[in-house]
Formats: sequence, C-alpha cells, structure tokens
Amino acid sequence: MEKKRSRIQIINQQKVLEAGTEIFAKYGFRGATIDQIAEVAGMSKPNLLYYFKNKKEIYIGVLEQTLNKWLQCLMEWEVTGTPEETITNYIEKKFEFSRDHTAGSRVFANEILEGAPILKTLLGEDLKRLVDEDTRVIKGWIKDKKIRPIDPVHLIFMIWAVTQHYADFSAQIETLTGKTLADEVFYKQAKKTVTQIILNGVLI
Amino acid sequence: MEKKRSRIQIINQQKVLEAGTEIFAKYGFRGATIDQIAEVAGMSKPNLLYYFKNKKEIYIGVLEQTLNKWLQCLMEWEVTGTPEETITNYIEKKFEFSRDHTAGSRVFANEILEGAPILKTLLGEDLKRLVDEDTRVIKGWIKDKKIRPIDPVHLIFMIWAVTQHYADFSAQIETLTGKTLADEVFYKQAKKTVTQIILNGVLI
Amino acid sequence: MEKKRSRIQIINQQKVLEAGTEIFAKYGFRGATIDQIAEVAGMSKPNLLYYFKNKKEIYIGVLEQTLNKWLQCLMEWEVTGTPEETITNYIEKKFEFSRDHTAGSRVFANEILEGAPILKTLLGEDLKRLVDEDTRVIKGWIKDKKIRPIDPVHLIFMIWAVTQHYADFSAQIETLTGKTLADEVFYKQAKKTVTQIILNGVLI
Amino acid sequence: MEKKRSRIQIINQQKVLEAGTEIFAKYGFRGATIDQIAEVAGMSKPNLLYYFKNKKEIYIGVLEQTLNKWLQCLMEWEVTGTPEETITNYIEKKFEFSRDHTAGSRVFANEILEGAPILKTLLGEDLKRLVDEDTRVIKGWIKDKKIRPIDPVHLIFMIWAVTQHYADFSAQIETLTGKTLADEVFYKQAKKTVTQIILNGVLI
DNA sequence: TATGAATGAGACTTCATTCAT
DNA sequence: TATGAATGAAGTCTCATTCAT
Repeated sequence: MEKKRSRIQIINQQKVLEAGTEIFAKYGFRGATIDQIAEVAGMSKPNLLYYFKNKKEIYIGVLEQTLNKWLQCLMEWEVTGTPEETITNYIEKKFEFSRDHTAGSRVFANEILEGAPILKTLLGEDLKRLVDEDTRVIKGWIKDKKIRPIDPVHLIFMIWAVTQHYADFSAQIETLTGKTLADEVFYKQAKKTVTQIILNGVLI
Repeated sequence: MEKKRSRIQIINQQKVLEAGTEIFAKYGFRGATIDQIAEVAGMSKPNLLYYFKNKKEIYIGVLEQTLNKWLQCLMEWEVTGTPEETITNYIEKKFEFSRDHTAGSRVFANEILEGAPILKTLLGEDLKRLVDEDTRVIKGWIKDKKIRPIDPVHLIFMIWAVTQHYADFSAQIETLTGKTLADEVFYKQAKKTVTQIILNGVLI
Repeated sequence: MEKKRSRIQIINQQKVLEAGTEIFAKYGFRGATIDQIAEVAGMSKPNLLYYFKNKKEIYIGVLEQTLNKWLQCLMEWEVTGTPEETITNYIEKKFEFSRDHTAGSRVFANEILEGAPILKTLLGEDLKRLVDEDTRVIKGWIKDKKIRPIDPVHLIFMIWAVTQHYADFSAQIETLTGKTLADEVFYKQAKKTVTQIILNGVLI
Repeated sequence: MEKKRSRIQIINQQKVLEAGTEIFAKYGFRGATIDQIAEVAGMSKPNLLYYFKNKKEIYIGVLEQTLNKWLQCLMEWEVTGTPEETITNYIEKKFEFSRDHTAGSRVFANEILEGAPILKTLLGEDLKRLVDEDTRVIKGWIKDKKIRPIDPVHLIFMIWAVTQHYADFSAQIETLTGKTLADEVFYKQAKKTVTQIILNGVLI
C-alpha cells in the first residue's frame, strides 16, 4: 500500500498536503478543486495526481495529518501538576493549536460538520482513548476534592469548543471585534479570559 | 425586491427553505445540489427555480432565516434579573436553539467557516448591535461588582462556542459518548455542567 | 427503476441505441466516445446523458437490444419440416441477420472477445435454453437416422461461426474478394455454398 | 527501419510482444494501457517505450507477429495428397493454431472487427496470394471431379470461420458448454465433427 | 539501458440553469 | 404554476508520451 518514498516524493507530498489544507479549509471538500490545490502546491494537476491518486486521497491525507497533530497536541499535556497548572497548560496548548493550525482546524471542523464520514473511525479509536484518560484524571481530582464535581466530558468539550471557536469562527469574531488570534494582544486576552472563567468555574 | 406573495408561494418557499436547510447542513453550499433540495421539498427542479432564481438565492434565504431565528433567540434574553438568572437563562436559550435548530446551526457554521462571504455584512450590523448591547450590560455588572472583571466579548464567545459546539460537532460528540442533544438526559447534563462552570467562573 | 417513458423518450432512446450500435461496432467500448454517439444521434452530450446515465448504460442497452434481436431470430426457426428444410431455413435466417445487423453483430462479437463481462449471465440463461432445445431436435433427427451422427453443439457452432464471420470479418472478406454481404450476388453465393456443404455434410 | 538489435533488445522486445498480445487480446487496442503491458512484461513504462516508440508500434508488432504465424500455419499445408488428406490436414492445422494462439487470434479478430486499419494492406498482399493459390488447388480438384463444385473462397472462409470461432468466441462457448479448446476431449470432438461435416460436404 | 517524475490532451460526468410547453 | 427536455461550463481523472537523470 505504501510506496517507497524518495526524498522528492516526501517533499512533494508535503507540499500537496499543505496546499490541500489551505484550500480545503477555504472551500470545503467539494468546493475545492484540484486545480487550485495544484496551483498553490506549485505543480501541474497531473503531477499532483501522480502523488495522490485522487481528490479524496488528498483530503484524507490532510485530515489524517491534522488529526495527528491535534492528537499530539492533546498528548503533550502534562498531568503531573496541580489541576490549576494542568488545566491552564491544557487551554494554552489548545489555543496555540488554534492559532498555529487555523486552516487544519477548519478542515477538521468541516469534516465533523458533514458527519465525519472519513474520520469517524479514527475518532472512535484514538481520540476516544485520550478522552477516556483525561476523564479518569479529572475524576481523580474530583474524588480528591481538588475541583468541583462537574461532568468531565462536558468540561473537555467546553475547552475544545471555545479554543476551536477562535479558529473556526474567526470570520465572525473578526467582523465583531476587528481582531483575530493573529493579534498578539487579542490572543492573550482571549486565553486569559477563558482560562480565568474555566479555572474559577471548576476549582474549589 | 419583495414580490406580492400568494398563499401557495409562501408555502412552497417555506418548503424549499426547510429542505435547503437540511441539505445545506449536510453537504455545504457546493456539496448540495438543487436536485436534492427539490427532492426533499417534493417539487421538480424547474419548479423550485421558479420560486428561487438560483442556488445562491436559496442559500441566502436559508441563512437569513437561520440568522433571524438566532437573533430572535438572542433578543428574547431577559436582562432585568440578577446576573445569575440572566446568564442561566441565556445559556438555556442557546442550548435550546442548538437542539431545535441543529441543521440551521450547521449551515451557519459552514458559512462562517468559509469566511462568511454572504453573512459578513449582516453580522457586522445586526449581530454587532446585539453584542454591543450585551457587552454594555455585562460591563454594568462588572462595574457594580456583581461579577468578576472579565472581558465581556470573550464571555459571550464562550457561551456561543460551547452551545454551538453541541450542534455542529455532534458527530464527534456522538462518536465519543454515544449521545446527542436529542437525548434528554444528556441534554440536561450538558446544560447543567456548562451553566455551573460559567456561573462559578464569573460570579463573585 | 424504469421511468415512465413518454413518446419522445422512446424515440430518443432508440436514436441513442442506434447511434451507439454504430459507434461501438466501429471502435469498441473504450474506443467509442460519448461525443461521437451524441453526434450521430443528433443530440448534445448532456442531453444524451439525460437518457442514459453513462456510457456503460448505453453499451448495455445496445448489447441487450442486439441479443434480443438475435434470440428472436433464432426462435423464429421452424422445426416442423424435414431436416433439410429446417437447416436450410436456419442458415438463411442467420445469414439475413448478419446482413441486416452487421453493426450489432460486431458489438456482440467484441463483447464476447473481451470475455463477455456483461452478457455472460444472459448467455448462460436465454441462449443456453435455445441451444438445449436445438440440441434435442438434432438428437431426434440422429436417432431417426435422418442425419449422420454428429455432435449437435458443434454443428450449431459451425453455423453460427460461418454466418457471423461474414458480418464480423467483412473487412477481411472485402479485402480478399472485393465484396460484402451487401452485394446481392455475393450474398446468395455465400449462402448457397455454405448451405450445400452443411447439408451434404450432415444428411445421410 | 531495422536497428541493429543486441541480445537483450531481442529478448525484451519479445517480452513486450507477448505481454502486448495478452493485453490487447483482453482489452482491445484502446482498452489496453501501456502500464498494463509494461507490468506483464516486467519492465517500467519508459523502458518499454525505449523498445517500442509508442503504443501503436507495440500493436503493429503484435499484429505482424500474429499474422506471420498464421501465414506460416497456412503455408505449411501439404497439397500433394488427396483432397481428403489435404483438407483434413488443413483443418487440423487451423484448430491447432486456434488452441495454441488464442490470444493472438483475438487481437487479430479485434483488428478485423475495427475494419483492419493496420492490416488491410498486408491482408491484401500476403494473404491474398495464399488464398489465390488455395483457390487454384481447389478448382483443380473440382475440375478433376474429386470434390463437388462449390465456390472455393467460401469453403476457405468456412474453415477459417469455424476454427477461429473456437478461439474468439470461447467465452460464449464456455458459457454454453463449460468447455474450451484447452480441454483435450472437447478439442478432439470439435475437430472431428467439423472435419466430418466439411469432408462429407465437399467430397463426392 | 533503465526509471522516477512530469505533463498535455482528452474523456467522462455532474450540475446549475434555461427552454418550451 | 408546473415540468420534461436540453445545454454550457466546469471539474475529475486517465493515459500516452516526454524529460531528466
């Protein structure tokens, strides 16, 4: 299934994935055209199709890469500290991800919006494992009376929802505030406010 | 701009808008086809196009209808009570909206994801007004020391983000938990947890 | 599965089938292009695709129509007379078919050459039934000592092979003799010679 | 036109021709792809194209090779014996050819079906010569009252048609009888029946 | 001699939209 | 108001062929 990949193959595939992320983020799967992706990737359409058999393969590649980055982000989470430290760090990481992978985040959001036809399986496996683990940690905190007795999954969803919102809905946010996460001040303000509310919301 | 609309026109246009909401939610603007919408609306394609000049008009119609419903939801907010009552009520309303207008919410999300080409203007006007007003109210609370000094817009975004997440990302949520907002118990649990955290997060 | 077919639909579908027969006979399935068929049928490509979903559907339609005509030809065979009359009549019918349905015969030949991917099932059912019946009749003749004891299927194949040859290999025949079945004299000569040899070959 | 050909060239060209025969037989000229041929020949596509300038050249090569083999088969015919011996031997040779060069036979059939654009010239020359000679021999027999007065070319076509039928239509034959020429018993039966009928058909 | 990489031409197919009734 | 029929534009994908090494 996997061809041997030479240096140039790796480079070009990566080029395509990056271009694909950008275009799919902007136009969705159907809206994106191979032409656009090829143009951004700086290669001819048939050459692009030499590396990825068809449009869907590019899309899957983009999704997998994004999901992997996201999973990695979630896994880098240090759970050894206090709940305050840990949650602060978690939110920080997610905000960073939203800022640094805005396009990927949107492709991801689009896929979920359409019912996650491609990602469903992966989400049910890899992501589920991570959520289960986080849930366990949070339950431990609750048992130790370190945080209030809230439902762990909804806390997790809250953090995901908010941080992702700044990436996915940035058009709306920009229209309303004139700012995006790219604005350093705005970024810090958002992170700070969210962290504050969540921490005060759960810590005893 | 407005033609005189006979009874049957009104009925059929509404049929189309509902069908459009469903289909656009599932496949996005480009992914949706007029055929699909016509089929769901129970009329022939040319007949549908008799009511809406082209695909984009249907889309705009759906977006406007959804936005109006959402604005109405936001406006129904009673600001006369205590912050606790008010915020609780606000979150409740938004959760209801997510549950009862899942499809519309997704069409809306999709539009924002793609940069809100159609809605941008409306958002900058109608929604901005509402946000400004809410901001003023929240600032009043802060000044009166009724809630902690947090940045109002980010509080608003948080609430929007979380409640919308349950509609837009329900595929992911369902994969991870097996539940959706249609499940009464899950719905209440989600609403309760979110309300708790936010209230504890902002109240003094 | 079958739509209601209006007059114009029937007419246009038949136009397409005829054009398809001509083009598929000349260029084979892959070699044929929808453009060519549409051109011959006198309609635009998308309009043609309004009647047949894709190229393969046209092909299947052509094959089925040809097979049906052929089966009908085989069934019109009168088995009540003497072997001499019956065989003479059978060969005559097949020769007629080759002359009057040259293009269809070639499409058919092409399909068989490629392994009959589409027709295999039909051949195994309808045609098999006919062959079995013919075989029974021939065996009866043999038992009654009306013809020599030859293997019936090979006799049948012989007749098919020869008559079909004049349609399918007419390019070769024309190169070698300068004539085709369209030439009345040549047609009669061919039919007469073949009938003679076969009759003398099997009659006692 | 002829380059000096090294050992490896000869070997590789032969590999390509064999692969080409197989693939062209299965899919026809347009249906065959160079990739497929290269794969069967066990070499890369550009390497294959180093030996044959383009697809058509491979096709021509295959056709020429097949035609040569066929002509050789026809020429090996011993005309010195009695008509019975000679015809029996001729049919035998042709049956052998069909069994041993099934794929080539089909490529040939395909070419003729499409109007013999490539072979037409060769057929008009080399094959014509052979047919003329055979015709002369048969006419001699008729004049000597050794066989009945039938039209020689149609006798020749009959034999070609029948023997070729077992190669070209083997898909149909297999569907109807479950056998192919590869089955020794079936092969002998077919040859015997055909020989019998033809001999009885022409001998006085 | 051999092969990864690249491309232009062309085919199939979809789909929004219009026509005619 | 309603709909079968028709079409142009556009997009996906294949494939013979060439390039560069």
